[in-house]
Amino acid sequence: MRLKNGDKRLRILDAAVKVFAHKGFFNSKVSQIAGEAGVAPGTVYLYFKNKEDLLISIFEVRMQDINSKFREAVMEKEDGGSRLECLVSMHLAGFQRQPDLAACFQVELRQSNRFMRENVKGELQRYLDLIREIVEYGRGDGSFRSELPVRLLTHLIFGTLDEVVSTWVMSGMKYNLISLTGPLMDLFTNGIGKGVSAPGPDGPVGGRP
Amino acid sequence: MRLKNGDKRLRILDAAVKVFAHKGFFNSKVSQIAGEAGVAPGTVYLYFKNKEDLLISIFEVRMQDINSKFREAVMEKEDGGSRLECLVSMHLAGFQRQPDLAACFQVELRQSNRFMRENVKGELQRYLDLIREIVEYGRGDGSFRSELPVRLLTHLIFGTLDEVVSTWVMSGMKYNLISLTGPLMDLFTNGIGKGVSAPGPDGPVGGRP
Amino acid sequence: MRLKNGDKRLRILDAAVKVFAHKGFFNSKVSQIAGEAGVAPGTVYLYFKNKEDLLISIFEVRMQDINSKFREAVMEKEDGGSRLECLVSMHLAGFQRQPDLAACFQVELRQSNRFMRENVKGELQRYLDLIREIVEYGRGDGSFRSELPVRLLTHLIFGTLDEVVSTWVMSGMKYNLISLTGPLMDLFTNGIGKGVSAPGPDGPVGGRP
Amino acid sequence: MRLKNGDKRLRILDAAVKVFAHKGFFNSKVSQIAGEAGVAPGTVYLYFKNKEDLLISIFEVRMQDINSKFREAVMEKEDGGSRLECLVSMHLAGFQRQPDLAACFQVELRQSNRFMRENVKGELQRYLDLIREIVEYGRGDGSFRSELPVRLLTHLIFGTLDEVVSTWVMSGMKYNLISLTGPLMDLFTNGIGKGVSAPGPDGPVGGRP
DNA sequence: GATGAATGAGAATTCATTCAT
DNA sequence: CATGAATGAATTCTCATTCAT
Repeated sequence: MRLKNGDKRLRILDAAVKVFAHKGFFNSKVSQIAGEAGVAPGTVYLYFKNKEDLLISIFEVRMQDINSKFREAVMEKEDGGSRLECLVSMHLAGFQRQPDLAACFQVELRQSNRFMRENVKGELQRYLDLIREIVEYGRGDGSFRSELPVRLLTHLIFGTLDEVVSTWVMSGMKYNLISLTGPLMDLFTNGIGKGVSAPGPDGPVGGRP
Repeated sequence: MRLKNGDKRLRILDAAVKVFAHKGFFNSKVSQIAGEAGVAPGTVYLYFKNKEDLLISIFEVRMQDINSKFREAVMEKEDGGSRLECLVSMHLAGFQRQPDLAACFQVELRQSNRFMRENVKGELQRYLDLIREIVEYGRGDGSFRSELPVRLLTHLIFGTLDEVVSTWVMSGMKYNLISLTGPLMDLFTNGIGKGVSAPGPDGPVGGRP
Repeated sequence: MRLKNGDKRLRILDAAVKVFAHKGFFNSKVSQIAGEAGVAPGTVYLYFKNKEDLLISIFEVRMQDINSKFREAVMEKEDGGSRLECLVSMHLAGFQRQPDLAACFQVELRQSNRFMRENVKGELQRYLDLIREIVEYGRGDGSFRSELPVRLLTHLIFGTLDEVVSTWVMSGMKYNLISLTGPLMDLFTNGIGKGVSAPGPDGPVGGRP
Repeated sequence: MRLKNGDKRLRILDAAVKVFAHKGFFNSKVSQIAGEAGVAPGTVYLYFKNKEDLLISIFEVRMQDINSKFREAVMEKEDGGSRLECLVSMHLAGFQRQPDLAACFQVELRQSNRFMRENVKGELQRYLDLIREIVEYGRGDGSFRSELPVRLLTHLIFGTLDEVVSTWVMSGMKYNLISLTGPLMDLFTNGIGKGVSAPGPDGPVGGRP
């Protein structure tokens, strides 16, 4: 019984991901989502406060999952560099595997005033925290420069990933996102300046068609 | 006299920037914008096809201006590094000086399906082109590493700037955006790896409150 | 219970007949019709696509009824003359009994582009078919001249009835429409030429005030 | 100078006939008519009170012309039968020659509340008077039966012509309207009953394709 | 007279949400 | 818990008309 409810809640959530991704948040009708989930419109309101809550719940539920999985995987790595690479590749792979979710996260979610303004600190902050921890860890173990401005660096990493995924979504998801891991790591690690450090193993490759 | 039309169009555009920034796109009423501009509601439709066109026009008109000004300023610099720093500092300073415009660009504009989906390639692409040209120029003059993946790097730079400004906007614009120029340039230039290159002159400073 | 829907749909339809007749199609507000029917404005759109659909539905629903009833009554008559007279008298009596419906049919309906242009062939055509069948039947049983151009005659009969009812509506429905049956039948039967046939039983009487 | 004005007024009127016929009254924009006439929107209001006045003026101006021409032609005929035939053939030929005008008269004009309700007695009444005079003249000279109900007969004739033309307009004006003159005269003259009178010279022919 | 930019009143329609069953 | 028919608030956009030039 308890599962049945969870089941229905999840079915609605999955339906919403699909409909939001294909129609856009403001063009999606609640009745359409209900139909896709195989329930009556009114039933949606037994599980979610309103349409926006549905959108934000998608973020929270999926992000929670991402946070646990990513943290677990990241922590298994020994040094800062590997940890960062682990995060970058999981970030890119995760979205490549779930295009509807990517569309929701990168496009639709931004159309929610509540999300954009209140920023629903919770799970997103936990993700940023994970990045920050990786950076600090890497500083500690000597992988990264010690004088790095952590908060700013976090933005650089997250901002770049976010921008890269957004661009991929908006370009029609036509190219291989995962293959950008290596080049990105190179940039993160070595910067664009003419330092002496060697490029990453993948070499500097652009993944676009 | 000849300017009257342009004047009215601009007045409506300025009013829209203000209202959109304070109320959000979907909560802004066209009649409100008209009132703020000192014209009748119907007049808005003499100059703009609809409410969304108004939002997108804000982007196009202002972005056009930005593109010319930035390009001109950037081109005066000698080397790639200075050019990039010029762009970064103008980007941050520009938004810090016009908070309403920043809110429109970073938050409201993303709520337009047309903008997010069709991406209104024009002026935004020209901005990305400018970044790309800077990178290529820097590669040519020896400022930057020669094997850089240009397209990806463009995303890194733009994505980071965009994320940094978005975060500033959504945090309430409380801290000094311009002061992030130095640290960002350091990151861009040297990466996070333990290369031999020296940090930027500003030193690694976080600008948050 | 099962009738509730039909009931509500019919209540809206009846309300529309009344409001359209009194205010005219373009001056009637949907909310007014909803109020008259005792439902919310939005409810009208559960049953009808839009305001015009409401108008055309009036025609279709009522005309369907008319077509069945008239056909049944007509078919009970033996000869062509009686059948024609039956149709004429029912046509006139029907409108005299339902002045609001008459106003809708003769005046408001013509204000619908969709009705005037697409002519909603369905039920009107069935009415014209009935007239044509009567004429053909009368030709067969020797009531009418055998060389009659059927299609044209159909227009003469329908056109005359339509014009007579329209004139009655637009004059304020002040005189007795039914009493025109006899004179009309006389004209239809004998024409205006100086044939030898005797006038109808009612004699040649005009019913106007 | 006086002609110039008349010229401009007429140009607007002609433009309105064309636009109304092609777009329908309610879908025609005053600015469109102005454009078609080569004047500014405001100019229309120097010559006509409003959009509806434009439509009704079309009727009045053109009808005035029709009334004079028809009366003159009809009066040249000797007997009632010839007079009626003259009117019928001119009515059909007139509309066949000016399809845009036919569309205005038969379809658009009916969409004017003022026309349908107030019925703009003037010129239409003069047309009905002409028909009545023909009937009365025919009664006097022995062409028609003497006991005819004149008013009703007028409706029969006008109603039939009107319906015949309306049907032609709404069917796409594909067949020859003028060729219906003979058959119609036969019906008017001899009715549909099996009287002894001979059919008209044209014989009973339907003009449809 | 002519213009055409500006006006602003006005209503159809949508769809998230509710609640009686 | 589930339903889905009914609600009704709320806002864009149109376009006939005006009037300063």
